Amino acid sequence: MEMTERKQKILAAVVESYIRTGEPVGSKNLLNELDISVSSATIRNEMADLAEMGYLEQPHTSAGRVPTTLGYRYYIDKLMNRLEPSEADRKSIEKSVAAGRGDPEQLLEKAGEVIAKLTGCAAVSTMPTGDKATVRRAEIVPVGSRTAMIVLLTSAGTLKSKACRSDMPITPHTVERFYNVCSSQFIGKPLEEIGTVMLQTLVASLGEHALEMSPFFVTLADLANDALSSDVLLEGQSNLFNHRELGNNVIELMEFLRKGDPIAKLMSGVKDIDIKIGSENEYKQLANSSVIISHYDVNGSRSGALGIIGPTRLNYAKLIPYMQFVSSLVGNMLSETIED
Amino acid sequence: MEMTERKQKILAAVVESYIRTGEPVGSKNLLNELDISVSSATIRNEMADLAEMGYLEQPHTSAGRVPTTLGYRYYIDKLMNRLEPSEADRKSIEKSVAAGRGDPEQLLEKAGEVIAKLTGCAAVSTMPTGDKATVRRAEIVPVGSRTAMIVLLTSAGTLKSKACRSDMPITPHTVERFYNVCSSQFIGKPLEEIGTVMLQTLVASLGEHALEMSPFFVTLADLANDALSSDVLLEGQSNLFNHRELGNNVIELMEFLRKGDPIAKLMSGVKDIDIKIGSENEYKQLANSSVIISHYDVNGSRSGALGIIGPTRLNYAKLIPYMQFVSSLVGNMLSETIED
DNA sequence: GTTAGCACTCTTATTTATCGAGTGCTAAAA
DNA sequence: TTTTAGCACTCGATAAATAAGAGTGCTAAC
Repeated sequence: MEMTERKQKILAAVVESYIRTGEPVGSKNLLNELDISVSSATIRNEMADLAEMGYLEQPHTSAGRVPTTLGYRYYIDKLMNRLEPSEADRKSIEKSVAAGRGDPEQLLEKAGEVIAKLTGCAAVSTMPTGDKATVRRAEIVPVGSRTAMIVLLTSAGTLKSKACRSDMPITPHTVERFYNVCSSQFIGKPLEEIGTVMLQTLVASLGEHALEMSPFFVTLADLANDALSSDVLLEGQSNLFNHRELGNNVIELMEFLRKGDPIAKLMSGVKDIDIKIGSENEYKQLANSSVIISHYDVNGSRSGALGIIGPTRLNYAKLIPYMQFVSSLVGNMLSETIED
Repeated sequence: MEMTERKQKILAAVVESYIRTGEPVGSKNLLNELDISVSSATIRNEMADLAEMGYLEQPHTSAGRVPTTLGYRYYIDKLMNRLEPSEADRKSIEKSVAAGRGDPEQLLEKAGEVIAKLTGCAAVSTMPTGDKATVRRAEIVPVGSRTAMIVLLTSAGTLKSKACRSDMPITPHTVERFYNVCSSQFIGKPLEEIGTVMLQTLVASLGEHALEMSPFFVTLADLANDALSSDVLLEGQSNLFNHRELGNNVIELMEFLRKGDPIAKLMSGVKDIDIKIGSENEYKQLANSSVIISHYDVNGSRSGALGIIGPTRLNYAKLIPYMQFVSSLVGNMLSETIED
């Protein structure tokens, strides 16, 4: 069965009506908002065809039709008219995001907040990562006779710290040795190279000081690892409660959002914008949700992303341009902050 | 009406039964688990008295009785038999918490996790604060021509950082000036003294460099402020969904937990252990919840707290000793980590 | 190809009936 | 004076019956 122009019009109308109301849409109601003048029976026939083609489905025999994943996909790829953010909206977004200017984490937090508020969805964002970031600075600060804070700063501007315990007392010599090893072995090195292999050879080379020093370098390697795996920020997760169609899945969905790892993976794509509808998601917790992820560039290279998560009936026509706008805005502002 | 010994027995049995089952408890059911041999009619009379005295109430005319806030309070203060954690439980808690040994944040996270898991409640914890903490170290790290990270480390081992933008290019002189001012004005100073007043006089004294340098010191003051207001960690909030009696309040309860400020205030008390039942809470979002907060000491002085939040029908006899055990454990481990 | 008409399906809401746990009261027993 | 058996009554919870309504698919005529 081929896709006629009329079928397209009807499909678009069904999708848009369902997105707006959340109710399965029947042939009669469709008549009102469709400019083609045919009877409801004709619409019914067409809708039956669209159902057979896999674009629509019925919750139950005597209900209206609801778009399937395929239906949404077709709508987004072929039928949708992008609705660019209004001048007023753009201004207001810019103002909110600019409030976080200066500090990347704060900036992304603000961006997440404004997205969550504007879209009524949960917003996620990842901090800018420099894949090829290097160690810029490593510090050791004793805070007790056997405890010290280890601090790592990367060339991408990420700062990580962790306290660390040694079995032996920390002396000024310990500190000196730490800095010596750091400046010869760590400073300027790409984070990725600081792995267990490197550590082993390093510790071996420490000789009699191995026992004393190794905890600090292990911690430093931990930090390097942390700095590589991008942090995920989450905002407005309670917005999800307002979407009834998520039903009891909200709970496991929130549980899923709380652990950042899968989200980080989800957001590590490279396409400008990535839209996953319901079953298109690889994680089963997202099976009833849609995800729109828009990546931002910092200084010309792919760096992080902003995303929203909500029910499948998102207002794609509006939200896709929104996300693109916000992410490019964030990219620009971050580029200002983190110069090369 | 005076409180007889039999009334006490009955009240305790009602509270315990309700805590166990969550169902309003009737006179007949009470007979089984009460060792006094009287008829259900007698129990009924006594329960009516207890209701009149304000310790029990009925959800509706023909239902069993449920403890009131007053009832719980009386039970906890006068009737409850503490149930100390078993040897096995203590071991398992120690093991979990010890996994975070070394880093205070990680340690409290682990403690929160184990508490949440063991109690089925949401767990909150505050990081150790040193009220009289001083500035131990302040660093400036340029990350762009006009941007720098400012890093603050306190004597209590807290580390805070924030990026900061200046209107003028950052030169080696900028950095040098920063360190000069820091070592003369900030290092060793109590965090509390770094307020707007101090900043104003400082900026005034900078003379021609005021424009160049002030953003950095403003940021530094921000960080000092941050370091003073204790961070709140939250674990297991999704446990709250399992308690049906919280009903739709779960959502606003979670919303409430997410913003840390009120929680921080809630946990800033000084008593060893603090139990607030339902309406005893000053925040209306907690009106249907109970809170058990147990403070821990680091090196002999009050420093932070661990708490659980759940429905009013908590197993107080078990959880109060649990929280005391965990918080004292955490205090000891932190004392090891953060020595004076 | 399109449409009016109609019987049919299935959900949702509303009403009605039934059940049972638990109470309070009374009057007798201890 | 306290305790107890007995009983009528209340009221929520559950289930069954009923009604309303939206929407469909099919048929036959246009």
